[in-house]
Amino acid sequence: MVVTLKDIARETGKSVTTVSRALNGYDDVSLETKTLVLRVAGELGYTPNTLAQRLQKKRTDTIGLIIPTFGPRFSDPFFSEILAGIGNRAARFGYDLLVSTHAPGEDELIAYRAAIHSRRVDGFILVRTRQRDARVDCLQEANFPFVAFGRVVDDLDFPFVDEDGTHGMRQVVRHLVSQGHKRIACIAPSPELMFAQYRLQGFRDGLAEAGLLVEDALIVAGDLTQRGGYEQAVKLFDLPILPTAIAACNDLMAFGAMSAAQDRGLVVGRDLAVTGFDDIPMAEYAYPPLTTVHQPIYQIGGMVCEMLIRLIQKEILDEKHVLMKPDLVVRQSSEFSIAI
Amino acid sequence: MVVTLKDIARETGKSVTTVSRALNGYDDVSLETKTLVLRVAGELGYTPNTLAQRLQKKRTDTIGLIIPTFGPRFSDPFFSEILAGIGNRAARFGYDLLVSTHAPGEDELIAYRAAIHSRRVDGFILVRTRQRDARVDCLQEANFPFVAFGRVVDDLDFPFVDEDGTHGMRQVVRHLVSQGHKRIACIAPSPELMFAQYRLQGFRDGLAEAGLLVEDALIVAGDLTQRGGYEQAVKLFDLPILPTAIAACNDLMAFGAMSAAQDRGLVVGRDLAVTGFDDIPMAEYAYPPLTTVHQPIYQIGGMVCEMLIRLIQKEILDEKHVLMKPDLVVRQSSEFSIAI
DNA sequence: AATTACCTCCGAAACGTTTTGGAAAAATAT
DNA sequence: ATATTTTTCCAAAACGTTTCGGAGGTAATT
Repeated sequence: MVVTLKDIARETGKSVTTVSRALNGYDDVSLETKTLVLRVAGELGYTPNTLAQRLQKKRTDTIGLIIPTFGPRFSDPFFSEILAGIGNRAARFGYDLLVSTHAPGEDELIAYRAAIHSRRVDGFILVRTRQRDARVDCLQEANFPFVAFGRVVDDLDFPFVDEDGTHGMRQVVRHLVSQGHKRIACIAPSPELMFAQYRLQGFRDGLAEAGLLVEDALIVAGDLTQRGGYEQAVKLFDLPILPTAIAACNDLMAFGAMSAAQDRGLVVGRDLAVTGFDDIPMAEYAYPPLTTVHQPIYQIGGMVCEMLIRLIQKEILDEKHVLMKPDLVVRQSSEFSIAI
Repeated sequence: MVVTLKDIARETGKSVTTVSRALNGYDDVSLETKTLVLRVAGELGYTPNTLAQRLQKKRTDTIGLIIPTFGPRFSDPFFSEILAGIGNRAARFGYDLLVSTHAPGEDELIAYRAAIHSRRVDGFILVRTRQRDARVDCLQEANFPFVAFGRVVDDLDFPFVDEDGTHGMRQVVRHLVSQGHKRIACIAPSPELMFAQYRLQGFRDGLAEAGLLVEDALIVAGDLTQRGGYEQAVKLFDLPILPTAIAACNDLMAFGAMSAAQDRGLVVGRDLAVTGFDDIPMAEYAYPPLTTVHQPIYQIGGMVCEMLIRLIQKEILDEKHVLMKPDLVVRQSSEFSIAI
């Protein structure tokens, strides 16, 4: 019932070789047989068996993506968006996308190693790089193609795309300072995550630029979720002197912080400014709408994917390292001025 | 450099057959050779070539998921969560998960057909079923294993898991009625989507139960996004007599509706009640926190996945149709009583 | 002593492709 | 007429695994 090359060969009276070559457009097949083969293939409804092709070609035409999740209830819009970006681009190039989720750790590395070793994918896309990223070591060691979204702290030479989080966060602080804020807090994720470092650096830079002192008590670490943002904001509110602005390092934590403020009776956008980072779709519809930094995650996903495919196909990348400048988006959560 | 069975055979002086059978634990291999083979395999760092295995076994050990997306900026938390649920369960059973995204339509069907025909996956998981779902027809026609999250309008017999949206929405309406609301609007998604129908039915049932008249002008159709919710809410606000409550059929639209209300100067939870459906993580942290209906999407993903795997392995499903009863979660967005 | 059963093992075929290295026939050049 | 090139084709090998059917030897049964 499944049509193979052999069936077409039998039907046309040609050899399997010729049929294969005809279908693949080789020029050592006469026009006559080529059309014959094509016609019969069409009639019989032939579709090549991908597995057989892949086995023979020693390629899988598949790229792997292991999403690092913490809890099971993962729902960071960041991932859905980058997934769509990667997936659509991969499809355009005829590649499949193999997705799994894994909490960071030893198991995660095992998953990478297994996929590499059993030749299940041709390359990997790494997202959300970490400080000393074992995944990078693992892949480099195996000399396995990969492209990362994010940099690492060691100066390893691998292809990546990243957003300039430092720049983005500096914009945020500049904006807050221009509104008259002097006591600005920051909810940063674990410094283990690279992007946290860059964004935090931008925060410090921004303060320095404005001649403001960086106060350690005003920098707290959240876990990227709304809950984390909430908890950290509560901590900030317990300080003897409250900050007038909270710059969260991602939107979800910003929402948590707003929620905490509101529970405390503070009006965000009047008593307290809150900013985020990512500009997820929800940011625009939060109450009040959230000032944040826009990242073209979908596009970055596409770029990363295309770079990886080029790498797999041994093409030369015109740019091995791409740094995107994200844009500040000012909304009501920070739009008020403090009397100076 | 890649170790194959042949290498182990050479090294141990056994045949490829014996090596294979030893590794697969057949009992026609002496303990002695079995340990020898295992040891050598370990030393050489052998990992079977998945492609070759799959070709020979005529199974791909892969399940497919094509996420229906509308815009590129898709970031419905529903999908990330079900993805995690499916992915983790699949991994537990040793299955790979092949993911792609596709806008509903002809191209989407082509993608399904291609995947089936080229034997790339062993089965599909269908999410967000539609009224007359061409995907179901396509898969049934090809006699291809699949499990759906959601039902369809025709009484086709295929395995599915679904939440009882009617029940959920009835709870919502009951709750609103108990708060004294008499003029309740509904923002429903396109009736094309099955879950919209069930939820809308629950809305109608709830009103009927309370002896309230269903007013057509109070039922509007949104597109599941915040923007859609916003726009539809604006429409409702333009009615001569405003509703006192808006029951949106998903959380994102509820957020949009809250945002619209706030832009209009209405205080949600005092001037207007708003409810959602899904209980995405954001719901708890919205301002005000959103009354909604909790769905165990992660678990449903796992269930659907496991059902599919059983189906692929020709096991018998103990339950071919599963209907989950979702729970109402009351939060501040609806917690006020209207003077009766 | 002959028969049967069991334990180990293996060669060959199969899965469905692509690639290699010619070979035969036809066309062109000398 | 012969040598050379071009065109068109194909058998066989390869990719790495599993499975089928049987072979040889030893142990148990009659």
